[in-house]
Amino acid sequence: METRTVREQLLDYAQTLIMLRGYNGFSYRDLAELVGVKTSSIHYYFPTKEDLVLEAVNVYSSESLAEMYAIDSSQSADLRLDRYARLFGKILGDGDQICLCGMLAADIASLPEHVRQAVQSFFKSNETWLGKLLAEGKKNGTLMVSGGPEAAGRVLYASLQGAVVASRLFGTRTRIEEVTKAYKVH
Amino acid sequence: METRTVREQLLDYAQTLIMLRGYNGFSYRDLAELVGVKTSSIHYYFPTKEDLVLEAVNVYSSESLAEMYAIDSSQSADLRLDRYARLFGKILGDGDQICLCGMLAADIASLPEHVRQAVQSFFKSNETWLGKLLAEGKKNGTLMVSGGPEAAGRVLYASLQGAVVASRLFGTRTRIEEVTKAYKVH
DNA sequence: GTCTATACCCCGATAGAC
DNA sequence: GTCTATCGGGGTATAGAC
Repeated sequence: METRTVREQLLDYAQTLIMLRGYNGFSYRDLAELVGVKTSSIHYYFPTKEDLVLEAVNVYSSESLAEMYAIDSSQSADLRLDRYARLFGKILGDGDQICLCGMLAADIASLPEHVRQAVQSFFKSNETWLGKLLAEGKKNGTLMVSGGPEAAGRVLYASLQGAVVASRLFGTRTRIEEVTKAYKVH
Repeated sequence: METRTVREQLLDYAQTLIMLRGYNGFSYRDLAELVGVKTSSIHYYFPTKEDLVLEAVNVYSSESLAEMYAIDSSQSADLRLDRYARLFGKILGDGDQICLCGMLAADIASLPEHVRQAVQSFFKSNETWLGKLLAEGKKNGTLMVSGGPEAAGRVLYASLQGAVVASRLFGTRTRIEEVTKAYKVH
């Protein structure tokens, strides 16, 4: 028996559809069929598709960032990088999904300004967190980092976003690990 | 006066629209208005939208790879990396476009198998070329590279694809340079 | 809250005149 | 080659019964 509310299910399946096909690649009909309601019921909860995607990105963002911040900060930097990369790898799902915010960044020209701001905010949080991690790993000698920590965080995050896209394109799961390996001291 | 054939204009504007909004984000109507013909004329050249996108990716791929292979191989590896990055930066256009194959990789779930193969082929050519460049730079001591050249090429290419997406998201042009800086010896 | 019914427009695609 | 006209279906969104 399904215990989640219809609203919760709508947001959950909307996230999946966006991660699969992007903002312009799914319809209220697709979503309605997945949840087992009519399209007019979606409009009851989310008057417009832009309302739906904004709420989806906010939920995705808060849940993903909570998982990131929950990574035990008493561990060494290289172990925390592995844990972060494992979170990132989970995004792939059955191998056919990419990061919701990475997808919306690709679709950004079709989206309103407040969605852009939400996606920017998610990127910045990840980049900053990674930057601090890399700074620590550099100090400890557990990670190889070139340049300032802020720029290094942005470069690493871009690599991971690119890696998850390429992973899906080629049907592999190894590319995220390749990124983290490049920072390991051996 | 416009000297290009209608077919050439269609392919050129189709590339731009895909780089802006993705496969599901533009219509034959959008394209027809840009070129100044009716939608039925597009069907004369490209019976289906999938025909159009396949031809667009083939043209984009051959032109982009030609520019890449034209980079003077007598230069040092770090200078060639700069030239490659400058090519990559040109993609941004007015700041609102990303790589056509990066966009189609995001839209891959909506596309037929032969488009996936064309996009994969483009990725592989770039990754291989970058891998050889990095191997050479490592040998000469002009670039800092960690791990094997093939994996390093894949990681660098993912970084650049991610960087161009983030550049557009944040309205900046500095992110591609940040990537190449991370490989420079200083 | 969820439904049926529908408005209104856009979509890719085709037929056939010129 | 390019057009007009149209087909069949899908798109988001709304009105109003229950």
